Amino acid sequence: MRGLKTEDRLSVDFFQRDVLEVAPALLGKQINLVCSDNSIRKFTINEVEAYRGEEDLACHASKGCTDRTKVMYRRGGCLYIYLIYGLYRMINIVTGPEGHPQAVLIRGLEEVSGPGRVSRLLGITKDYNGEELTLSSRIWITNGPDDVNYLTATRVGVEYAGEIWKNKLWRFYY
DNA sequence: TCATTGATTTCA
DNA sequence: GAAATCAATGAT
Repeated sequence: MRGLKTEDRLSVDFFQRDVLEVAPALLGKQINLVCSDNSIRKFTINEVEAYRGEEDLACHASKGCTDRTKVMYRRGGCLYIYLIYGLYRMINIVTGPEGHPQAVLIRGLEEVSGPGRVSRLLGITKDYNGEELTLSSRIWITNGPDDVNYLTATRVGVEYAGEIWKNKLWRFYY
């Protein structure tokens, strides 16, 4: 019997929606990563955060389009990778249409908790910055086996962003 | 060119 | 509670 098409790579249509739609929709989806030995490993996303537009003071794009943030202004579907605290690389998935800076931070997988540990486990470095998940031959996203019920919470580490933005329930997890 | 600052993790 | 550690950003 033919099952659900769980192995299909997510396409541009999925990522071009608003970040507040895409972020919870990514829960339960799987990151497919080609390792150095050519095998494909799958990691299931279970915690994410949404960063949305120049007006969101917690979003790096609140500083405008700079060398660092320009990838967030691209069409949804590519990666935004940056170094934080000189130690950890954060993995973000750009969403929305071109010119609308948004991204989803991958905070946790079923295999590991914490955004810094996620990138360490996956071996993601800055040369993945701008990588197109819809085209890449080394990393892409596929549907998980099930839809997921999720909870929301405030984002982590954004106390500086002011009352309005630090209190947004833009963290999604299960 | 110089100083400040983090979407964090880890250890005490 | 505090250290580790550095590129981007903004001020000088």
